[in-house]
Amino acid sequence: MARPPKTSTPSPAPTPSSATGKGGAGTAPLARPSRVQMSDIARLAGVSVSTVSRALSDSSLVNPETRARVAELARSLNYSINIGAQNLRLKQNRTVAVIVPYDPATRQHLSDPFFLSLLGSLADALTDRGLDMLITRVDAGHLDEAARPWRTGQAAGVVLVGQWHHHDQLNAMAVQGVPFVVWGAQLPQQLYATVGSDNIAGGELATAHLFERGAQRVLFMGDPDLPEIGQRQQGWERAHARAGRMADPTLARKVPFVAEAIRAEVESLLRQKLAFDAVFCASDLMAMTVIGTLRRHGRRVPEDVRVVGYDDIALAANFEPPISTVRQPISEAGELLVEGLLAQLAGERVGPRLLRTELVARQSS
Amino acid sequence: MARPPKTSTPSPAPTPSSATGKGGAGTAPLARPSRVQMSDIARLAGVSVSTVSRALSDSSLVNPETRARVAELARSLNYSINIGAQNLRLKQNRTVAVIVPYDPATRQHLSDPFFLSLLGSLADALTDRGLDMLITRVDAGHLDEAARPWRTGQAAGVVLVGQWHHHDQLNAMAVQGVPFVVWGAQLPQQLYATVGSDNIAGGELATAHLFERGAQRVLFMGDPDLPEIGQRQQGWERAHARAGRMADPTLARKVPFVAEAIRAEVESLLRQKLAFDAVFCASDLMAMTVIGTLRRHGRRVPEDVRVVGYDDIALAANFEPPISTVRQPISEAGELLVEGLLAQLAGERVGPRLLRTELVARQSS
DNA sequence: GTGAAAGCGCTAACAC
DNA sequence: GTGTTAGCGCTTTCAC
Repeated sequence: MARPPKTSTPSPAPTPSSATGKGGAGTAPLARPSRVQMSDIARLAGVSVSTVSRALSDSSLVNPETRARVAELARSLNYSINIGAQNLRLKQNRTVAVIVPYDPATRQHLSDPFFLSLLGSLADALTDRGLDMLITRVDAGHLDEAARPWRTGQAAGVVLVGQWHHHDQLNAMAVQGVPFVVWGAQLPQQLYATVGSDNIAGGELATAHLFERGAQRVLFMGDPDLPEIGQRQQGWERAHARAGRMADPTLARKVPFVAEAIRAEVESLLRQKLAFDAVFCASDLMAMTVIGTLRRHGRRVPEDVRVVGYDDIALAANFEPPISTVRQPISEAGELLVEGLLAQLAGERVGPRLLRTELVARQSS
Repeated sequence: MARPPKTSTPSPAPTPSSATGKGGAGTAPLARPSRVQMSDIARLAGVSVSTVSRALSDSSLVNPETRARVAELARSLNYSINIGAQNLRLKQNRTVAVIVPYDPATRQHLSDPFFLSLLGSLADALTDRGLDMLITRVDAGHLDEAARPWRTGQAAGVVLVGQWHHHDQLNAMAVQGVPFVVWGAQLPQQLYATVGSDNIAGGELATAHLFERGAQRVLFMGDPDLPEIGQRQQGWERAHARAGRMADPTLARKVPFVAEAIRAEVESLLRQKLAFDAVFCASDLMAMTVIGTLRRHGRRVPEDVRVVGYDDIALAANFEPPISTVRQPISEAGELLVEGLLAQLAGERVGPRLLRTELVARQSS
């Protein structure tokens, strides 16, 4: 018969052991200072634990007076129900895991304000529904690890945000019945649910806008290996086709989302004297670096080179010059991701969702 | 005798009910598709649950063959231990709650890249130690709600990031024995642990630097009601004292962290023809807006007005002009916050920790 | 080396 | 209206 070390006396919180010294907790299983629990309230109220449980859940079975007494006691003791135990018993779970893939090569933290906003939007959408948000970073090369919080029962489902290249791993997860939704591009043969903006339309919008403003040779800068970015490039191509122009392939520049690489690319283009009078950047952040670099080399924006970004992060409007960009409806994004996940948990089949993009013309173009 | 609705047959995952329709899960307790559990493995391996438990925890008690068989089975079934149940039994918890206070007035999401980076840094520090991160947004007016994840047993402790004015509520939490650490300023009569950069020194650094570059009238812009910002302003004052100058109080401009307000303030200053030849901004983001506004009104930076920011966010280096700023050592911040929390959980008393700031001189000054 | 059984903090029949 | 009891998925003593 198991008998875990139970101090039967109401043990008055473990005495802190002194000293200001640092750390040292190592990997020991995290203990926790004593917390109030139902049995404490039951004892103090002179009723059984079940009655406390009923009282706290506002069961009509329990005597109003008892209920009041219990409620008051709970409040004054700062008691909150132990969610883990409750979940175990009820087989429910109101936590959603949000997975942020990260590139182990660049060890790049989610540094783009766009993703920050997306997280904020998710936090809003989850909070509004009384759901908790567990954030986990996962090696982008092992996206299947995203299922972990679900398998361990920590979360009811998973939202995966950020770029990636692992279509197949995600399809496998879907087959295994893991409830999850991905922020990203809609791909062929996709067995899982995505939410994302219409990147092709967005790319076309940006490029067409540059043509309208008189641009002749529009550079595309971004890493098309990321599905979303690839689609923006497709939009760029499509705009050319629509305008009856040839999309010069040398104008499509593959660049990762790293400030140094972007600066280097722009400088190399200038050195090569490649002719261009506009740049469509795969993100606003990239546009900022591009504009900065161009100016440092004596090119004026927009007079010499028109620039359009993507995302419409808050900073875009306050940059000098204010950046023209393609807005992705972020707050809608969070809503749809959460909605999609809940629908799956309710047993529905969920298809991909495309968000409308919108061109915001400012002075950089 | 309770008998929760247990489908005794190994029920083959609930059949999805069809249709692409959206949402509808409402507030119903989130169910979860069936997951593998220990008893499944035990049955398949022909051993008892206890043996499986021991095998999976690499107990030396269990026969190597049995252990291998169980391990293989677990792997092939994608089994992961149910952490909730494990925690309940072990009375442990490896989740840390990270609380982001938010201003319900502006309904401002954590929009500053600095906080994003701080979250990233926390995520790194936690991940490195095998801790999970539960993110919760809390009304800045009710910081005592930050204790909730601890009281519910969801987290072993709490890290509170972001600005606030509720010293007293935090002291109360400390008295109640809630394990938590705050990112922020060290205040008098403080009963809780903080980690923060040395804002006074930082403010002094920035201001002294502007003096060195020849500035005569240095504006301070920020909201000193936030303790951290107040201390930066103190640093600004102290730099004046050190230089034997008078800090003209009209040069200290109280401005909230809202782009429109910042722009309006700058424009109002220009209209009033208040004389100033430098601005020390309480954040890089603010510096960007200030520079943009100044330029839009024909002032050159740094020729007419020198500007220094605070934080050294990634964008600062890539702005046009690159922004001089006071760097806060972010990755250290995450480490110290987590370390402080773990130390508390280990029963140690933890004092406030100050991080060294550093001036990064670039072209805006 | 393995299994039976008790219990982590909670909920919900069921009995009174 | 309230208490008793079993059990959510796990770990661990104790017995064999």
